[in-house]
Amino acid sequence: MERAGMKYEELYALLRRRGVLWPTAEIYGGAQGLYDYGPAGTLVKRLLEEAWAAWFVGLSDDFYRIDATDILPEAVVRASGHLENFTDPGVTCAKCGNHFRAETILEQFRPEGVDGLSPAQIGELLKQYPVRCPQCGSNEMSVPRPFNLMFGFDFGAAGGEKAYLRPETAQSSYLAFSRMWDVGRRALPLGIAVIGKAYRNEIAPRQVLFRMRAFTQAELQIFFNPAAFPLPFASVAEEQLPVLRVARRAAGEETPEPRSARSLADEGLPEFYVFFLVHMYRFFRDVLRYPADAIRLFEKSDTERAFYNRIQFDFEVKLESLGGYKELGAVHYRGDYDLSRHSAGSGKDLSVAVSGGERLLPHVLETTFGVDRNVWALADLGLVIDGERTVWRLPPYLAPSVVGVFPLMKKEHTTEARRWQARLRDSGIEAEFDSSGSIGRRYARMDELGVPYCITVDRESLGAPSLEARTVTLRDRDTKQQERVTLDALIVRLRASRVAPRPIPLNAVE
RNA sequence: GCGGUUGUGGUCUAGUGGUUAGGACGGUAGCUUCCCAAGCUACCUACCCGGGUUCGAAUCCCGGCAACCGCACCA
Repeated sequence: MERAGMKYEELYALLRRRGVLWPTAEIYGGAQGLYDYGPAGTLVKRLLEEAWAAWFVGLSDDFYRIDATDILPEAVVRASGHLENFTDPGVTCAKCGNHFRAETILEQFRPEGVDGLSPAQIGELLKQYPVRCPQCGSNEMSVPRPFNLMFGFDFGAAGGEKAYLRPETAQSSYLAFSRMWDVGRRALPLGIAVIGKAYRNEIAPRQVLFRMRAFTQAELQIFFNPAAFPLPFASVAEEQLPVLRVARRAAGEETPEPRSARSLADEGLPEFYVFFLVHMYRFFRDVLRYPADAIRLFEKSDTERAFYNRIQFDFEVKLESLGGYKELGAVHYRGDYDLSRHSAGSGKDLSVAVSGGERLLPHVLETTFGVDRNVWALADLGLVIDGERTVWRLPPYLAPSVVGVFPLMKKEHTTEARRWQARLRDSGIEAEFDSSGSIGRRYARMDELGVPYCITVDRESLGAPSLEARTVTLRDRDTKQQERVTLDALIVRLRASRVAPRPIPLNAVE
């Protein structure tokens, strides 16, 4: 078997055909950057979210998952910095059509920047100075228009207030910090995780799940004392990470080099930061089962980093369908940026008491994970070609269904196969029944959907004297091997396969 | 957002002014078949949307929408 290595359009067609996802409002011609999940996609996505929560939230008894609204009042996004950073005025060249930030164009004439100026005022400046297009040299620069990447709207019936769809789920965790401090143990580190939708009005949505206007993030914000973040670093120190640091990038390198966690800490990265690099790396490699040689930890430079970050490594994975490395997650050290901004914005003191009666504004370490992008990556990396068959080698705990139930012969075995399906359902195991076409066709259908097991009722299944003695054949998706199993043995096997890996909790190690 | 290319069943496609819009794969049903997309039969499903030109438009023109590629953007 070899990796299918499907090209973009082929993979997208497969996902549409199998009911994984499709464009929103497809009958109206679609809408840029919006996609809906079908039955299979909904299940995979949900299981992926659960696996993420088991791995990240399950890391500590003091990490909690909350569910928060998508809508943020204007005061929140003003304090967070998203309002100013999301509304950079843009300028378009009338000749070559290229788009630039007004700040860039006016830089040499107006070093103090353009913050706080209205588009009309910037338009005046463009006329006032001899500005030229950096691309083609033309002097026909258009009147600027707001360049807003947040969806904003009137809030309240009177329409006097504004609100925004959250541009990242992280904000919901910051808003919850104060309340969660009281709900939890009043101790650091405290983790607050949110899985939910975030929204960005992207200029040019592309590549389906990679640049969406409404997308699902799974983010864990860990609030901690930078002077004391107890972690079992020794337990991860020898892990080798495929890293591409800024210095090597500057030398033109694009491939990562194996680096031990310890050596990264020796270079000055905080141990707590490296610890979570390892944690996320293991999630990609061991839980999602991405090939280790496709993963790259890509350090972002000063100029590339998001405005709130001090340290940022993107987790990139090489995807055949998209022709290169794509960001699927990241670990961000955000310092005390967020809580200090929200302290100032809300007027509420968000510092907490730590040992010795001292007060401290906690720092934030963020792990962020793009759920939709990873659904795509699971398909890209998991699909293999075996002769005529296309097999989606999803980990069983991420598969849309765990087992298919077939009669070997439609006429003779359908009734009994239906009974097996009902027995599995009674045990809480959803089973897909299929009797159409030949047995090989049914196996193939399940293979393409990533269903890891199929059972088949045959002549021998009907012959047994008691239910306990009754058996079916159990067929493994990846090996195509079959064995005869009883109902009890089957239930045990299927249940075990549905459990996603969990980490050793930090509290247990202390 | 700019430029280029493109839009025919679920998927891949033939058709370039008048076709019963053809094929393959797929799906459904039946027959057959005791285990990996077999075979036979029947059936199912399409010209992105809106205008215009024309006796007549899937085909030509305009507008819209969407997708792909390149550029830009990606906080």
